[in-house]
Amino acid sequence: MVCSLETQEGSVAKRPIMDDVAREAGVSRTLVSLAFRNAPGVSEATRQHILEVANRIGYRRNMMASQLASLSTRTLGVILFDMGNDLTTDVFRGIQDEADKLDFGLLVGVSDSTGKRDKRTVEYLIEARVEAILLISSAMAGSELRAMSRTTPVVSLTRQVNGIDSVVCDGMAGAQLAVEHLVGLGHTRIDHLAPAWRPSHRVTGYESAMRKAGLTPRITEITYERDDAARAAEWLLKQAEPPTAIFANNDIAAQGVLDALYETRLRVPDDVAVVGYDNLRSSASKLISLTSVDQQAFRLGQLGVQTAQARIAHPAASPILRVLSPELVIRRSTVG
Amino acid sequence: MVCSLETQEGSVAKRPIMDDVAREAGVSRTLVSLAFRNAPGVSEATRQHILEVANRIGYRRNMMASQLASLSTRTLGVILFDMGNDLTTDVFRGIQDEADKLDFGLLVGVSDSTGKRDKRTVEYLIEARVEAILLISSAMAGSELRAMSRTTPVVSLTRQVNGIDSVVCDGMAGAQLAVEHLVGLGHTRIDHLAPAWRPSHRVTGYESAMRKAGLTPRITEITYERDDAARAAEWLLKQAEPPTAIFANNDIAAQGVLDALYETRLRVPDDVAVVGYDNLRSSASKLISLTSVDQQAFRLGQLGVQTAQARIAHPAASPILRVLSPELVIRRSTVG
DNA sequence: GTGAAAGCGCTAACAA
DNA sequence: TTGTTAGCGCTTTCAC
Repeated sequence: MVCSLETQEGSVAKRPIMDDVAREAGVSRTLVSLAFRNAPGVSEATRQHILEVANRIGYRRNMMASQLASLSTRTLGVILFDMGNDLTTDVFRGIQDEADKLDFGLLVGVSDSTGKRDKRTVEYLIEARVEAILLISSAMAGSELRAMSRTTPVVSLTRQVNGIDSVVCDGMAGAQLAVEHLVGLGHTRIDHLAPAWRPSHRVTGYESAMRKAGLTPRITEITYERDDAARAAEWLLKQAEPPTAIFANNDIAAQGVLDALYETRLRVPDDVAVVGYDNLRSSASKLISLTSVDQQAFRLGQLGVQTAQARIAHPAASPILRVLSPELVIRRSTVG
Repeated sequence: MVCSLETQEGSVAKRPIMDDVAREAGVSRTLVSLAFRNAPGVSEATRQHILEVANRIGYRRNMMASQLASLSTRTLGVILFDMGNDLTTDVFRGIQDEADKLDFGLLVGVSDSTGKRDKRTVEYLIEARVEAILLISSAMAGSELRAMSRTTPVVSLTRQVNGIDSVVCDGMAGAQLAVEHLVGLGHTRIDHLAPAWRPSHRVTGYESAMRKAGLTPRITEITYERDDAARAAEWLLKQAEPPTAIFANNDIAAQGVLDALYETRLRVPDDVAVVGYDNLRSSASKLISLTSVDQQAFRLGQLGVQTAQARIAHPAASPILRVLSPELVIRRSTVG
């Protein structure tokens, strides 16, 4: 016994530690440690006994201590930039699913789309020594991410970043699906609504599909605000040659367009057809019923974890890019 | 020097630790520690110098080590049971806001509504030694929560649990607001859709408001599925005395009701008025435009953190209950 | 402001 | 299986 005379018997009731379990169970502390890690070297009977005693006296392993001692956390950090978005949720579920399978813990950092919390959130995960950081739809600067990745592996999900492992869904193919669908329905004036700041695969896909169909691409810049898309749609519909179909860069925008069409008493899809992107759950509701491109979010999350694992195993390998194929979900906003 | 001859100069590039910063900056490790904690006892110039050196050599504090040594985490655990729900998001933002102010860290556990992850998530937070656990809209059994709270303080948000600190919005008042609004519009056959399993303040409020107006309460049990609410509404509308207004227990259900009304070609609000509860963002869209009861989610989150803090300071005090007042947001689903 | 010493609760390596 | 010995990287205390 080195230093155990000071055990407090009353008042504050300190949390039991491993030594307490060992003493109570009549075994060595080493054995308790092994038992809790499901490590070999403990007979099944002893393990059961230890766990039972531990449970009885209310022992809980101290994560900080064990991670510190083992010099490994086996934990992945996940940063949510738009918690509340279905896409984020689905991707996260995929991450959770795969992390369970591969026995990784998850540490969740919640940032927001303003970018104000980005730095703090990243710092937090690094201080917790996560082995890799997964970003769900981040808007962080590529340079910043590349800098980060020199210390801790970074995997970007849903958005491709040069020099950073990325798992994305093919935006070009998705946009092409959308356009081809509309072209197939006979539309010729198909406008695209897209945010400005990013060289976008979706925009490229839209343009190429339009050209391939012998049509003229017409792109209007919007922000990520639903109302902004609504205003843009209203404006478009007042032009000389108004669109007969609007393909919005994302479902929020598309729903904004539907709002505008509702206001202007135009019928969907007869007067104007609408296609979105992301296939949010709300887009499936009967009132909205928006045709949309699905990104396979769950699978994206799963692959993200696999990618992180690969990166952890081979820190110096060249950047990984995994691209999934999108799927068009057809609803009443295009087919009456 | 005790043991520093083994510093690896090549290959793997170990993460720098405090000693490295101290040596590089020409100060004691103690001082570095103080500097990083913004503790008194370091001149401003020295602090700057230390932080700068640390930054230069890429030092990051090890959270596990510091928490272990200091024997305190100053961290609150937050469990999300329905990430993706606006209500959850808003409550979380409130928690984040107040945690920042009070200088608490946040550790997020993500469970789901099935309850399968509940135990793991809680274990995780306890192993990380969070000082209290905040639950956002949990459906966990009260007995289980009371058991938990014997080890770690628990605060339940949006749902009142006996014997557990709870911060909620007055469900009875909310339901009364809804009913009074409908009564004021002249409705007399006002049906309520509510999930069965829980003695609910909303149901009580609905009943009492109905009785106060001299009307007969009519309650139909539903699940939390949107479609289930839709089916329930369809069924109700086929009855001998169909409702002229439906007050749903939550916005998802209310939106399901709107789906059903759309299908049956009934006009809203002329044929049937609809009121929901939670005021989700989607309910504000022009297409849906659902009148709904708002729970002050952000404020709820803030108060949750304050409550946790109070509980940590006084572990033995009797259970705290804080009740906020709801607000009715009137939209086109009741007022054409 | 400094430096030494002790220790947080655990894991790891090894001899018994 | 067991105990022992060493840390992990940090905070804390205290004499200087």
